[in-house]
Amino acid sequence: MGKKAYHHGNLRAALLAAAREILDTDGAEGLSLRKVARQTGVSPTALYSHFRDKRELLAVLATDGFDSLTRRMQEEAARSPSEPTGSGPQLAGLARGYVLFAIDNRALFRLMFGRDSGDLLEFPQLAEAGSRAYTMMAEAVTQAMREHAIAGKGSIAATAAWSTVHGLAMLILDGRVSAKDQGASDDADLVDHVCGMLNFGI
Amino acid sequence: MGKKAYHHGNLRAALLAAAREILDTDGAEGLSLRKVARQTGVSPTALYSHFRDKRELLAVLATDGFDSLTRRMQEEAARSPSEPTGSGPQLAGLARGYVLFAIDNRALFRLMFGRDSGDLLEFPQLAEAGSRAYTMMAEAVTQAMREHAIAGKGSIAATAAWSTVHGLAMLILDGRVSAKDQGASDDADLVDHVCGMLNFGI
DNA sequence: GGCACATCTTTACACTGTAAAGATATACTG
DNA sequence: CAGTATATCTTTACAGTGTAAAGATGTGCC
Repeated sequence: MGKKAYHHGNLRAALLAAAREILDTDGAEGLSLRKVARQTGVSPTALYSHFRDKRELLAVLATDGFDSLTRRMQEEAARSPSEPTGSGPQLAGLARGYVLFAIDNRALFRLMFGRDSGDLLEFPQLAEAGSRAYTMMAEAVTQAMREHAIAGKGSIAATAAWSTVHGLAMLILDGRVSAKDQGASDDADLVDHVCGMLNFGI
Repeated sequence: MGKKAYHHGNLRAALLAAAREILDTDGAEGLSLRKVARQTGVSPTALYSHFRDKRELLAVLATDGFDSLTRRMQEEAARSPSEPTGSGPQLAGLARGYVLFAIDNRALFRLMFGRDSGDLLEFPQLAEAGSRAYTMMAEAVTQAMREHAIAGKGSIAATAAWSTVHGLAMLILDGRVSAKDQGASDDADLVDHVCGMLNFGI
C-alpha cells in the first residue's frame, strides 16, 4: 500500500473528510485549518505535509465536488423516464440534478464557484473537473437541439442553459428565490418551470 | 450639519470610500478593517463608532452596490434605441446593464450575492435594495410578455430572466465563459445572444 | 463654565494561516 | 540485519485578523 501504515493511517483522506464535514456544518467561513486538525486529532500544522496550503485543500474539495455534481446530474437524468423520442427529458434531468446538488451541498457549491479564474487555473485538476461537468451538459444541449431541429449556435445555447441553471441555483442559495414564492410544488418543479422558458426542447 | 466638524470631518463616508477602493483593488479577501483604518489615517478600532462590525460595513457597501446596479440597468436600457413597438429593446438593455455592472464591479458584485440569506435578512436595507433591482426587472419582463402576447406565469418568466442573466454574470466572473470563446464580438454582444435563447421577446 | 456625550485611541485577547526547526517512525540500501 | 535517508508529524514562533473594554479628547448644550 505504501501509505497505509504510517503514523496515522492515511491522514490526507482523514483531513479531507473532516474538512468536508466542517464545511457542511459551519460553512466555508467556519472552516479553519486548526479546526480541521483538532477534529482529526493532529497538530495544527500537520496538514502541510499533504497540502501546500489552505487553498490547495479547498481546491481538492472543490474538485471532488465537481465530480459529485457530474454524477448527480447523470443520476437525475437517468431517473427521469426515458421517452421513445430519445433524450428529451434527459436535459431536464440534468438541470434538476444541477440545482438539487447545489441545494444539498450549499457551502461546497459556493466553494466550487467562489473565486476568480486566477485562483482556479493554479489547480489544473479543478479546471478539468469543471470542464467535464460542462462538457456533459453542452453535449446534451446540442443533441437536444439536433433532435428538435432547433437552429442556432450550439455553444451559445449550452451557455444559456448553463447560465440559467447556475443562476437559479445561486439565487435559491441566496434565499432570493424559493419554490413556494413561485407557486411551485417543489424545488425540482421550479427548475422544470424555469427551464421551460428556454426555447429549445427541454 | 451636526456631524461635519467633529474630529475627522465625517469619518463614516471616508471609511466607506476607503473600503470601496480596497475592495476594487484587492478583492473581498484583501479587505481588512485594519487596512481600511490605516488608509483613512485612523486607529484600527475607530470604525466601531460607525459600524457595529465588519459585516455591517460590507452590508452598507453591498446596499450601495444594489442601487448602482439598478441605476446601471436603467441607463443601459435608456441607451438602447427605443423602437416604436415600445419596450422591446428595453429588456435587452436591462440584461446588458446587469452583466456589464458585474464585470465592471467584480468584487462588489460577489459581495452583493455572497452569503446566505440569513446574513442578509439581518440588514433590511440590503434586502430592500435587492428587491428594488429585482422588481424593476420583473416589471419589464411582464410588460414585455404582455406586448408580445406570451403566455405563462409572469413571475416564472421573471425568475428565468434573472437566473439567466445572473448565472451568465457569475460564470463570466469565474472565467468559465468568455465572449471570444463564444464567438461574440463583445460582452454586451454575448449577453444579447444568450438572452436570445429565452423564448419571450427580448 | 461645566456637564454629557459622541468620537477616537490604547490596550488586550483569542484566533487565524503558515514558516522554520526539531522529533520520529517508516522505507530503502548496504 | 544495521544504518541511513526520507516522509511524516510536532513544537515553536510570528505577523495579521476581528473586536471587546477602558481610557482620552474634543463638541454641543444648559
